[in-house]
Amino acid sequence: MNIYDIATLAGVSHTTVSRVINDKPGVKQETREKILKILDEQAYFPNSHARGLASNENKVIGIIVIDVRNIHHIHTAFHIEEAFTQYGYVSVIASCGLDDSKQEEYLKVMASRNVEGLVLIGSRFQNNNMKKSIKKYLSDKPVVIANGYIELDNVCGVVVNERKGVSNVVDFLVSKGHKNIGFMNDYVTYSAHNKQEGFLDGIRKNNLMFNEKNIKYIKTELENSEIETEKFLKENPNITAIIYSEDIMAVGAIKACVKMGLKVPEDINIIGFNNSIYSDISIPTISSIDNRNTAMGDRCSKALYSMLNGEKTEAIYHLMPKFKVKDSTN
Amino acid sequence: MNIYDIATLAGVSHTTVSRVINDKPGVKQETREKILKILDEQAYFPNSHARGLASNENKVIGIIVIDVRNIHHIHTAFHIEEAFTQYGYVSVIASCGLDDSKQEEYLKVMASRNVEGLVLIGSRFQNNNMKKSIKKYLSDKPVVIANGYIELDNVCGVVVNERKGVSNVVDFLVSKGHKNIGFMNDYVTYSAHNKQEGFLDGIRKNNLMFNEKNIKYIKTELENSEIETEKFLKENPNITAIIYSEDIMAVGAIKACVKMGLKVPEDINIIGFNNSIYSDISIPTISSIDNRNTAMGDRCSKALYSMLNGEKTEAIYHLMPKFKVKDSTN
DNA sequence: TTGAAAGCGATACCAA
DNA sequence: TTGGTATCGCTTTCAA
Repeated sequence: MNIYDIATLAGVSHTTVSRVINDKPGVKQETREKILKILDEQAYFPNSHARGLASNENKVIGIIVIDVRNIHHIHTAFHIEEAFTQYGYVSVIASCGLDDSKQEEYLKVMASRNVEGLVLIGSRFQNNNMKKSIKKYLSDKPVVIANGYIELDNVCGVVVNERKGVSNVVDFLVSKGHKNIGFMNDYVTYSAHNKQEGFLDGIRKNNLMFNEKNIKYIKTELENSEIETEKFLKENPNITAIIYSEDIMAVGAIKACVKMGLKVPEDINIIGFNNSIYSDISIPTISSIDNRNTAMGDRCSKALYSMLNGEKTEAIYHLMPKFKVKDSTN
Repeated sequence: MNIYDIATLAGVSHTTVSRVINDKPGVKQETREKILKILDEQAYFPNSHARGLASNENKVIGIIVIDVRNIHHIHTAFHIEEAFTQYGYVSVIASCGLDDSKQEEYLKVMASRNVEGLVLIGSRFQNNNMKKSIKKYLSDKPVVIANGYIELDNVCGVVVNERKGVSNVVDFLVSKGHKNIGFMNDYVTYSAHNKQEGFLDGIRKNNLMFNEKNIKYIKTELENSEIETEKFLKENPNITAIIYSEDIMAVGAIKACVKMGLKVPEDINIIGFNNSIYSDISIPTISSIDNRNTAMGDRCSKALYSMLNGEKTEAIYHLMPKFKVKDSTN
């Protein structure tokens, strides 16, 4: 069932049918109604390929998520998807995993699918290869990076100031009398780097003694974090507070503490990052740095939509994280 | 940059270029290499609309998720997306939310995007409206329902036997000496219905006394579950075990128990459903019915892929849930 | 208010 | 081994 079939049924030309489908003026009310009726009866909808080919727009955006397992990323993705559904777009979502070499490949896939715009979710996308790939495959399409930025005319970044978020927490802990603070970070992403810089800022600003051993890199995993935290606490018995770069790691820490007979927050303070449901599930609930998930989704959606409509946007939008005090700090 | 531009640059016809792009025989090695080189230099990729229009296939599948907040659904969705990426497909993912009236609308969107196949994730899709909509908009495309089934030639269902899963848990509890067992269910989806039937099966099979008050409907929410569980336990002080239809509700139960000074599992057993990370985060970890998330994703992917290739599949695939005993049961 | 015809960028058949 | 041409289903001018 195509536009010609409809035209035949209605006894008009396909041009007229096209006008009706696209709500364009220049059709007699009577004719319009007749065609609308047939359209409905036949459950007709236009072929999106023909449409895309003829009009060169297809109302599709791409969303690439770097890590499926990160509920925080997934939620941002779905938030954006929801917003764009409102705008009449559909979203092609792909998860490229942690393998760096796949980034270019996925960008190519998106480009070849003629997406009108793209959102990349995760700080890992902030790298030089990505810059090259965007230049090569998507130089004329708007791209928004959630939690990262690349200096290109068609790219806009929305970043959470994670560095400040962590350094503020160090301030908070110091104000509560903590002097020996640990930091457990996940492996090197741009985001992890920022968090660590924030930790060091806090140490310096508050004139705390810095000990290399107070920083430890671990995998972003519940079980692993439990094991590593136990080791860490045994090696550093004087530590009274630990900041984690992800909530799930902080949950592992709570488990380690329970196992070791340490009370949280009486014996040790635990701080997470993301203010996710994980931090609420934990007993005690975990004080956590809220990275403004919803605001991030909003900002990304709005930025991309503006760009799609040819409006100017900032090169970078900044969001300030908020420290949510719960039961794992005193 | 289109196929004609490439042809001009290579000094051949666009037909030859098309042959090279599609890896078809009948091109001299030398010519092929020359064209490949130009293709690469120009970072050319074919216009997907033109391709879709001409060949009538576009390697796009649709995935509709009913509830974004359910990590279990999201993971199944991403699992399928991953599998289909391997097959060279992209996935258009949409979350239609809990609003029933939107189901038809989303189906229409997918149809109008000419998806080659569709996966619906969630038992809520198993209803008559959906059946009508599929008939109307997607009668010729393969549809797979995760955790549901609709009797139509082009629809295949993959269901987890949740009923058996719950009734098995009742058996387990009875074998441990429990006689007064509660069941807290979320609101009426087909899935919730099945779980409840399973609970009743278990009660009957084990000749337990049935009391209407032992079943309670609550919202699938952490905080709400905590509140409702506390009420429930006060109203039914003789209960020694409660089964929840979702892990997150069971987590709320643990919180309620802690608050009330009840020890888990000494004073009361708590059982969740989904065997999600929530049940592992909790202290104690929650014994939970594993609904075979990964297997579900696999089965759905394979079923859809088979149907796309014109192969026959079962009308329904069954998966058996597995009870994972952890620390919240004795 | 309507319609004819060109064009979008591929694929695929048939001829050379 | 190549190329010409029709075709997919729509949008968009231009003319009537």
